[in-house]
Amino acid sequence: MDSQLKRGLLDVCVLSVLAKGESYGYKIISEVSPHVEISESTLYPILKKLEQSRWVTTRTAEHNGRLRKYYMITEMGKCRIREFLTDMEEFLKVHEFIKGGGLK
Amino acid sequence: MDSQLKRGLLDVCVLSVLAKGESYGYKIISEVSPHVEISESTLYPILKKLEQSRWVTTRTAEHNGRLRKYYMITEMGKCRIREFLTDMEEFLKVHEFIKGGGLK
DNA sequence: TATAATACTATGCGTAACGAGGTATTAGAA
DNA sequence: TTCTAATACCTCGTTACGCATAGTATTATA
Repeated sequence: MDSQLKRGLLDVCVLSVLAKGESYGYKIISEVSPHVEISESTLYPILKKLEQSRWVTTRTAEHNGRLRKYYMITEMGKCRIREFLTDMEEFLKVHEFIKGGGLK
Repeated sequence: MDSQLKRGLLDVCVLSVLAKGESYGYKIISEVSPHVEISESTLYPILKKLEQSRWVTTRTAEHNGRLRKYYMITEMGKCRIREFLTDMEEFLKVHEFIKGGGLK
């Protein structure tokens, strides 16, 4: 998918995955990938932003002797998803306009 | 609408307006505005990009003693719209995924 | 005569996707 | 045994683009 079209979609997509239960970086990639392509260099900055915006909280736990950072969605994070869903209604109208446009 | 969500939507929206017939800067704004908010400082760089990408061609004609730049969509421009429509199918699936997500 | 509408352009900021690169461990195949 | 793949996290620099702000210039109207 076009990079520009992905903007503002990926962060909500990550939140949506977390709404189903806590997860960690590497696993999130495997959960999001079937729906949208996402690379590590894209995910980690997103995760940082989500944390800073308080849409997720984190806890660090040891797993096989190594530290793993788990991410959990917050109430604010759920609000962010609802906000996105509202924006999408408008977006879909524009999509209909383009689809119905002068193109034969 | 969220700025990030608009990305990759506005240029196609302008193309879609031009698919209905040639137009010029100021008029395009009034044609696009009912669907998505767009300002001059957003439109003119888009118009420049569309021209450079050969998705539109231009002609300059005199109108009330002033030069007016008319934009016309090309075949390549129409392809760009079709490409967007294809991308949107994928986008809509992601939207469904988010909508159906763990949010109660 | 002033102000709104028309018409186009330039500059700079902030955000975000992503390629490329870096670090480190463990499991399995050659 | 050595090498590759998978797991796990992170940073940097580039590029793209929406948009605020500002500037220029003309015409119509109140």
